[in-house]
Amino acid sequence: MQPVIESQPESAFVAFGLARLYDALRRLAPRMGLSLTAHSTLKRLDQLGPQRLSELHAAESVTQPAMTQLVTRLEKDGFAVRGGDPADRRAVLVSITEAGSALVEQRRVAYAEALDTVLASLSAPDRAAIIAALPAMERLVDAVAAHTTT
Amino acid sequence: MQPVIESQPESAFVAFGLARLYDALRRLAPRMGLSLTAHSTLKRLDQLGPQRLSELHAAESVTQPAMTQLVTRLEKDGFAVRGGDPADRRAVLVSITEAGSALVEQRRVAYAEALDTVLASLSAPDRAAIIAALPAMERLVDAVAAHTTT
DNA sequence: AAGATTTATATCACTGGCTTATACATGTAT
DNA sequence: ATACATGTATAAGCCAGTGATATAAATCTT
Repeated sequence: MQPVIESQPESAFVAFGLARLYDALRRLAPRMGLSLTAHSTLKRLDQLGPQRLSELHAAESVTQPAMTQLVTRLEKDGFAVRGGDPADRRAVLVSITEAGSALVEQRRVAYAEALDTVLASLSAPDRAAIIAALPAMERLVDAVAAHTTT
Repeated sequence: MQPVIESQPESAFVAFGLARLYDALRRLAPRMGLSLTAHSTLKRLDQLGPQRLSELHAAESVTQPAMTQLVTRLEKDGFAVRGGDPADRRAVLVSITEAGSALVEQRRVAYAEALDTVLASLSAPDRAAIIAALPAMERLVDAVAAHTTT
């Protein structure tokens, strides 16, 4: 029952729109039995290659024990493996497995298909507007990453 | 280690960009001690007024017991209240409280501020592109809602 | 109008995924 | 060599979800 925002006229409007977009995308995202963090971690491993457990925990904004446990679960499910770091014997290098990569790919396809259906129901100009904004949104994503890292 | 998408050239690209945007927005969203579902449910109650427990469970895509428990927690924390439906004495009408509305507003402001900081770091053309795409994204959100309801 | 069925919510037992606090092993510096 | 810092693991506990089931009210059937 709240009126629409008034403070920072322009960016608050953007925030409102993006918040709604976020909720919508959340509903659309295929779960496939894995948590948000699990998906995000697998995607990271898939894109960037083996990472230290401590890198992962910082990147995913969860505590270190949480990441230890997540990696244990991923390992149990066959989506990731622990390996030692020859350079530092304290460290653990986590790598994605074939099955893990396959899962990431599978989810991405499912997500793309779901979005495809939705996009198909939009008008051509709307699709064009969204596509035109993608590079800017890409930089928005980078800015968010930089902001949360800081 | 996956190559970039190849299948549906255009919409898959959009999907990829939106997926990244989604992850970024997820990191940026202020938690304030409530779960994603709790926030989403409160927002719904705030915007649409009192709802049945069963409406909420369907709308939020959680099981009915989960919504019963969530409402119990929200009630315990003073953010929502249960009320009977005079028309159907089996039903429970859940309403948001003053404190609940205040929390929703507070979070929205915090989210807007966080996004504001991030948006400020973008170039003016990038901001403009994102703003230009907002109406289209709004309709995308509606389309997602229609799609997931179906 | 009585009984059967459906609908709305609640309760129970369980699991997953997170937290903090702490332990332990390896690396680094003095 | 001793002390401190770093990387990971373990332990105990909480929150938030699940499926199975119970209970009460509404609806249908005859």
